[in-house]
Amino acid sequence: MRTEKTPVGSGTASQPAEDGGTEKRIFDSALHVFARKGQDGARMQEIADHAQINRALLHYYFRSKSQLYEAVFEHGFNQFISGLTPSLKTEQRFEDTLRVFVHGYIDYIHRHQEMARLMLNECLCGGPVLASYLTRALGEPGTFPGMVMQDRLREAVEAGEIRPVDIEHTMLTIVSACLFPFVALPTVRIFHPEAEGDLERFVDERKRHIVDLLLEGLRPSVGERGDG
Amino acid sequence: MRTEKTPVGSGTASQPAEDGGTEKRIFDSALHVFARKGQDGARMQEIADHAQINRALLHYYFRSKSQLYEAVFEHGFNQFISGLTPSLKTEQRFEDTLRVFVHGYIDYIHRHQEMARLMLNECLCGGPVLASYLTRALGEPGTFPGMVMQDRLREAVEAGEIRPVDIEHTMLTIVSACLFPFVALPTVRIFHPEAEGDLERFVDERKRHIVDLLLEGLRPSVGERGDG
DNA sequence: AGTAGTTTTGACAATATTGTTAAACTGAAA
DNA sequence: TTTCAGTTTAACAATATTGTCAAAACTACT
Repeated sequence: MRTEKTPVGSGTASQPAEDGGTEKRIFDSALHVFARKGQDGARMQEIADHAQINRALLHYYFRSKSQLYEAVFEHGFNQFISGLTPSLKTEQRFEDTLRVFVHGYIDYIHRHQEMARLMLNECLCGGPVLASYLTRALGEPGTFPGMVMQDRLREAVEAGEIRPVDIEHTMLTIVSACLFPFVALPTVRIFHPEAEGDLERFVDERKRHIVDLLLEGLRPSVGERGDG
Repeated sequence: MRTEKTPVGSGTASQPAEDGGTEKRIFDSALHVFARKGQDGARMQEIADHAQINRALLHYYFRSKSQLYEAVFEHGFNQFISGLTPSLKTEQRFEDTLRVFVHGYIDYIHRHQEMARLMLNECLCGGPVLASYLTRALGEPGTFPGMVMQDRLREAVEAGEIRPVDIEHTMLTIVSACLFPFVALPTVRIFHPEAEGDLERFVDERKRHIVDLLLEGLRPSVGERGDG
């Protein structure tokens, strides 16, 4: 019988785990399709084809389309939170905090491009799922990477480490500069052909460029410096 | 009979034009829904409901879903090209060119948020439509705003007006900083509550912040200045 | 081999979605 | 009023999509 024994999308298949695990293959394929088409545009058949399995298995492991979507989204979201935040708190100088944030953020996005696109897709369609997760994460202080960075930015302004810029807008610019090029990669490639072959180098250049531009742009002008 | 007399999505309805024109209402509603759900996720019924008309009228005016999508996309794309490019060529100083570009770009996006989201959606799903239009526009020199700005950026580096930064990455950062906050508005509002009530002010702040940060970040350091 | 458990499959029902059609409607000109 | 072209509507057909089921296939263990 196909009752709710092991598989509920919870993440633990019992015996199988053959070539990569049926559940994982479903999960990855779902991410692939959801990231491109969104929750409504995605077709269960397309996900099944991409995973090279029978469509009924999607329902066997994840009940319904919406539960599959939620499972994929939740996993990626938590992974994002847990993967980036810790490293931010260890740095002392603002310059290092910024570098760690930009590098970590870009690394994550680079390694999880589809998850980033999925989140942006959520965003485009009003983002009820994203909004609820985001609100919850923001409720627990210190868990959300962006908030840690933003607080550090504020301290740096108060300490005179950087110019007295608008904190929120600066934070928004940092996130935009890191995130956008990757979610828009298909288009970016048209303008930026060298990203095609050697994405690794593009990533490194991107990190260096952003940190460099921001440090220059935020450097206190002579006369409004606070300390040393 | 419903042969291809007037309506083919070409943009000219004959007599009606009652409260806003049936065709225009379809067009606007299609943009609204396509921008959120994408071409595949959008439902004709949802578009018809939003326009408060019978679903069959969508087919009467635009034949099929794909032709409706293409019509919406093409209109917005051309509007974008023609609306921004001319003003870029009149400015002399780099600082002014940058300001005109950022202001014009943000103004356009602000006034056509849904079109911006539609384009990004195209981007997320591989962007075959966007890619073809973009390639065509890039083929005709001087028509595409981003290219004019990028050329001006290069000249400024060569003239020593700004630091010798990576042109493509800088251009990408400018576009990211202008575009991303608006396509991601639903999420941005969570972080940036003041954008809710007074979007106009947020827009102005955003313009000022970007131009300011870039001009500071690109200013030649003492000793590497070229002229005056 | 036999058994009990899970996994996988093909077929099915129910519903959703697109696109078409003929007929009803409208408003102005003959 | 009648006529005519364009517009709108409801109903229809064809297909697509989701979700379910029972049976088959597989696995580990006896």
